[in-house]
Amino acid sequence: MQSYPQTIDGQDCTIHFVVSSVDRWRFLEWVRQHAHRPVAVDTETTGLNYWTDDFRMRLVQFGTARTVWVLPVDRAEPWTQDHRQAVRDAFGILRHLVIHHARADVLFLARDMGMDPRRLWEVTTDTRILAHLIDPRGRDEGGIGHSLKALAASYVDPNAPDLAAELHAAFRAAGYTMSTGWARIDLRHPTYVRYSGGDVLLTARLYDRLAELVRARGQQRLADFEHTVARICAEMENRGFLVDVDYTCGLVDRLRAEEEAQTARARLFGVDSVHAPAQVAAALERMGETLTERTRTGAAKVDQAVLLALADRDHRWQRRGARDPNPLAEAVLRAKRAAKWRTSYADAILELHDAEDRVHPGIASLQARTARMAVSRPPVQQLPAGDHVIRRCFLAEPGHVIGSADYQAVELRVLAALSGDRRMIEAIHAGRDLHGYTASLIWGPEWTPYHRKLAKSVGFGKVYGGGAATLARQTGAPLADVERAVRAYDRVYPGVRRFSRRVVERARLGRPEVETVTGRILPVDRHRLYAATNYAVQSVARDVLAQALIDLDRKGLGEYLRLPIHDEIVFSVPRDEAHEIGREIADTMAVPDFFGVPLAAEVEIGGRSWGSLYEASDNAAAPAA
DNA sequence: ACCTTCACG
DNA sequence: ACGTACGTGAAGGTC
Repeated sequence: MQSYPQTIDGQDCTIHFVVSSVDRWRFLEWVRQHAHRPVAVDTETTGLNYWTDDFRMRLVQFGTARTVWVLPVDRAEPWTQDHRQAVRDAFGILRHLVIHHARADVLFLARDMGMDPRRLWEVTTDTRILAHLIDPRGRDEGGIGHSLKALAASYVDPNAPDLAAELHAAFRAAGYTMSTGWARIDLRHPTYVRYSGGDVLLTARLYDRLAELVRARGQQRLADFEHTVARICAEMENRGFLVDVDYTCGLVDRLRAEEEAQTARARLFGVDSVHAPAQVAAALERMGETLTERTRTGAAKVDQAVLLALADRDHRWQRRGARDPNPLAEAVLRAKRAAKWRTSYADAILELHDAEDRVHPGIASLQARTARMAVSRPPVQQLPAGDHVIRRCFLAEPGHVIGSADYQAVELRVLAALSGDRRMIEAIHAGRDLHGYTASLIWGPEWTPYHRKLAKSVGFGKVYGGGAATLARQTGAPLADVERAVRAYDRVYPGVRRFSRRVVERARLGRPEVETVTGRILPVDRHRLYAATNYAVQSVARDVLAQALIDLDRKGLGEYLRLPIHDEIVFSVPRDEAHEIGREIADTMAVPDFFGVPLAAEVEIGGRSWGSLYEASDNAAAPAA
């Protein structure tokens, strides 16, 4: 057996690499001794795309704060067969696993080793979840971030050796690149083995620190909740979303043609790249346009809002008739939209689908500071909603249709519940159109759709913490109107104002954080204390959706779920029972009495493709091609 | 690495 | 004293 010494936090540790049958026997003996203790686990693989045929698990590591066992399990190497069985045996014996970012390793183990993911989740503590509960901030927001390296440097040992750098050097020395190294480096390479073992030592130690902190903060139940949510989201991800590959190929061609045609038009005005803001700005100024808006760094701003105004279009791309449209602005807008839609969505779908025509968008169930979920590769939470062409790429299962269930104005209702504002709560109970009602309170019975829109914006402004000036800029309404509406809003909903002030004042006078009714403690930046109200509301709305996922799973509806989208759940259900199951999903999501406020959910049933829910209506944007 | 832009709730 | 829009993922360009 090959063993490597390692020093962590001044303590001597050992990393064993399992080679012989005697090694395996010693490893399994160790596993039996640790059956009821927390054992950290990590895996190394050829890559991240676990759904591809060439995906392989390469190493599996088990360990504690002092000792690690590394087992080679690459199925491309016949000599690892017995080691693979030993790994399965070990998982059968161990009753408490500790994994950093378990979503990935559980998916890998299920795919490559045929492990039962449900059983793994039942016995796993995810240190990334614990870390997020202690500090949800990413690295770029003044927090530690949630990578194992950063967390270990902060909680375990700031001077732990940087084995990643050493490993990358080993890749290069062996003639591999950063991307090929993971798949090709020799399983026995000392640096690879030490790197893989080191992560387990760090995970085990990180667990000891974080578990104590979570206990001390009384967040054990919240941690259990998040593990269940993570398991359900991982199952959704593994199930994947069926895509229409033929349609998507055709769409790529159409978008590319549009992009090329519009890029050629822009070139006539001296713009080589429509993606270079400085070029676009210079060309527009040569045409006699005056650019007044500036970016943060003082450059002329030529974003979509600026270009739409120059092209005489509103935010839905409809002609306004206020001026002669600038043809360059028009071309740049169209070229950029086609490029965006192709590269971020259509190309990504073709790049990422598996042999069964399914994509497996990575669902980060606990991501934002507010705990909101994030979805990537492809970013299916952010597909264009004003047009059906991109969502048309996604299909229900054969014989199924796509449905969607979403909460009605959930953040506003959560705000009403948390603030206890009596008038707002009564309006919700009475089933009133909340924004229209607000408009009537401010402007009287003569209120117009313009007033309703303003009231709606002010409602969002309240949740976000924005002021009248920002609201005026965002809505395009005169500042005087907005100021009046904001003042009136505070008058008609005094409870909302009181709640907001209380949350912000607490963060200002005490620790700079907000505690949610779901038991989360969210840090607030000292220079952005106003954001505290939004955190309290957005985070709780996220927890409402997460609880809905758990309830749906418990009712056996999990197999239908495709995606969570903040206040919405997208599903695929058998055509014949679509309305019944859709109704059941929406009913399950609904919360009849959330701190005195009903949270209602609406369901929509479409056709075979997701795009069917977005076809021609009053919100249709101009076609892309 | 940073900036700008753009897609969503 | 006042006001600050909230939260993401991804791509292309520039330095």
